[in-house]
Amino acid sequence: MPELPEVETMVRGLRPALRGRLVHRIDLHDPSMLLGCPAGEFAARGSGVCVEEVERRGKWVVIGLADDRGMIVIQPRMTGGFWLVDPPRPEHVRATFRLANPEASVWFCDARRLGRILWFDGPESAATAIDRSQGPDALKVDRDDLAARLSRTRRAIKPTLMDQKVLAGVGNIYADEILFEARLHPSRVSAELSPREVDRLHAVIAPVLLKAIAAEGSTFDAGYRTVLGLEGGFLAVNSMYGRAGQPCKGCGDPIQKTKIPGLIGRPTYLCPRCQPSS
DNA sequence: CGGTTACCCTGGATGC
DNA sequence: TGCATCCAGGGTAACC
Repeated sequence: MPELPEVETMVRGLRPALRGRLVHRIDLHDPSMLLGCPAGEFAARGSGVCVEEVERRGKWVVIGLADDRGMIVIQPRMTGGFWLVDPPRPEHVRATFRLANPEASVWFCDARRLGRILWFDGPESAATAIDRSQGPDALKVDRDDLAARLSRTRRAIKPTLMDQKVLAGVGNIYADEILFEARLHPSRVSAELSPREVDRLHAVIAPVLLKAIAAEGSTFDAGYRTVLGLEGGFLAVNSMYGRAGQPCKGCGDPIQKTKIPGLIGRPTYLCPRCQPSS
């Protein structure tokens, strides 16, 4: 579920709760979600460690441990999330970080169990693995870097924006919002965008994501919540996702829900008038 | 190599 | 009500 704004909101909530704290123990309730460490060693490696930092890389949460004890990378993927308050569905808790002095718990929950918990021995091995699959962060990418990356592929622009190797952080909801703000059709060939269109695209990426962060992300149905269990407010103020049939904010024509080639299964919301395909 | 698809999972909504 | 079907915001391996 979570894209960059949701993970950034998670990290901002987790950081004050975890940074500098002693982890007495990590209980792993679903060993199949753990990679990079034998499940049998996880308890020992995760005991008596101090959390040095909590960061975000794209849609991933990176927890750095002090004294060279390693790095934990958590990929929430579709339905993963952290709770600082009692999770409403205890059966979905997959890992529990038990803190000491004072005692507290941080829960990682994931209904669909698609999330992953990766263990790395040190910052270097973690950085190598992360860099291999994560491009520049969508909040920080500079215009010419983005242009160069788009010029290298003839895929449609929407799947390109959602390719974490190209740009880290954008998923299905924010890709639609970004492409509408840039007035670009999601099926446009990435390498065929004009310099001015790349300017337009680059100019809207960070503002869209920052607006979503300010709203604490996007919540619908039983999905994402903040670490305090609150709903994100972005879908109350967004322009596209979930608004099929509603008037486009640009021209008033009805927003279309459709599928575009290159994105299996996922819906795309667009305004055919404001986002012409050529 | 670039691009596309299948698959991993489960809960909730929808439809008959 | 019960059951089947479809849908979902991600990531990666396998395939062509």
